[in-house]
Amino acid sequence: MNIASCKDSTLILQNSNQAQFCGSGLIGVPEHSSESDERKADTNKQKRRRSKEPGEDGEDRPREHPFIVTEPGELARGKKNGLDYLFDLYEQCGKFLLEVQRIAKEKGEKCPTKVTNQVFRHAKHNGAVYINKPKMRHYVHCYALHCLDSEQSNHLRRLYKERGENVGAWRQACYYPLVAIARENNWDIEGIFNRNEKLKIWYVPTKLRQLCHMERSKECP
Amino acid sequence: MNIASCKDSTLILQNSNQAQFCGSGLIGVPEHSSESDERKADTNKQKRRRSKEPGEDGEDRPREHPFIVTEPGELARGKKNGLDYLFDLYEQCGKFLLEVQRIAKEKGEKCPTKVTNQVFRHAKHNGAVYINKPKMRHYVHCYALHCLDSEQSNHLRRLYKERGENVGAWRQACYYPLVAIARENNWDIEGIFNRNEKLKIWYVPTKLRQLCHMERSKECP
DNA sequence: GCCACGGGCGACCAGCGGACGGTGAGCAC
DNA sequence: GTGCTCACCGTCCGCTGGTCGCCCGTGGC
Repeated sequence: MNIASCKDSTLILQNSNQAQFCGSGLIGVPEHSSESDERKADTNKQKRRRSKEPGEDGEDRPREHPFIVTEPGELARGKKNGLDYLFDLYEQCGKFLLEVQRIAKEKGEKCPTKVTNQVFRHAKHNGAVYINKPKMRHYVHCYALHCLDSEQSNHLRRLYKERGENVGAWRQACYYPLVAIARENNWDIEGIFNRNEKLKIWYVPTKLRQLCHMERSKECP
Repeated sequence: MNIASCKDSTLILQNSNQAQFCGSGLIGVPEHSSESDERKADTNKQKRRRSKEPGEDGEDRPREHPFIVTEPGELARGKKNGLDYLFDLYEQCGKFLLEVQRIAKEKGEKCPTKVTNQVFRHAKHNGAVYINKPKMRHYVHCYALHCLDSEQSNHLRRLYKERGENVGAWRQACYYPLVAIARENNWDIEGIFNRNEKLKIWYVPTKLRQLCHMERSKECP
């Protein structure tokens, strides 16, 4: 197995959809596959239909298994993915970004500092078909809590698992510890992200910024 | 006079088009004029015609006087603008950016680190109608040389003025000292910009990046 | 087998960074 | 007055960052 995450985590890949891509992992991007080539390949502007019609050459990949709230180290049972796996996807994106940066520097092109559309495209073209923008953006603040205060993050996971809450509820709950962290740091959520080595490659989610702003307005009116 | 630049430069404003806006300078942005308001005001999608037809309510502002190559401290004669004035426009943009950043932080919105479209819009709405994106982007590398090596920049201006060269030729000539500076800094043009307090708010021009890349490729093939 | 729940991610959108070249100002004669 | 040079900046364009909600996988019964 040469999927990037295997190098520095003991995660067992949970989603059956992922296993079939183990042969084309992050390490060793083929030299001929440049970003510009990738972009050109997309010029086929045919819009994807929302529902397949009979006779369609769809070839739709089945969607990933949904996440459930798991404790740290816990493997999800059934057709579900756990939160350790979710956080590992963020680490994988970080490695894809490093790849994109290396290629950009080599070619004298603009070098992204954040996980951009280009990075998601690069990930997809290099076998990480299970990574996509809406998903990653959706849980950024959960990953942020995990990076900034793993103790509190772990506690929240245990609590929500115990209570039998669904992922949506856990996701919502992740906002509030972050707002508290922002308060302790003079409400500079941008700075909090930028000072953390793993977080600084992620855009601050709009909703988190807004929550911080609202909370700050309340306490000094 | 309360145009921002007057605070820290002895520049005499040269373009007659500018004088009429001295009453509405950078300092003291009216509180009600938010960026979102500005954007909304543009919803009038009517496309501007290329040439005025008879009976048109055009109200076209006359274009700014063209730049000519001037020595440091020299005032342009006739209907022309000098290079000190050009560089002052960059400083004005920097101040407009500070304004936009202050407003964004106050409202808990995304805070730009570079001179973006939003900054140009803000400048225009606050009386600096003589600032526009194509112009500023066109001469960024000239300003870069001025910031990074004023001695060399001044020398080049004197030389090109003496030779009676036009602005276009001077502009082209500004690239090469910058490439030399990049070479001395391990070809990290992005880093050179980012480390300079005044330059770091400007995007590295594509052509400059490409020139550096080409030159680097030549010397280590 | 069937249904209700809930969340994955395709697809859309306003606006961005970036570029070009047609007007037309400007000066020389 | 005339002509012709050249650069200002309106306007366009391929994408970006950001988001929404349809569709369907999923587990319980």
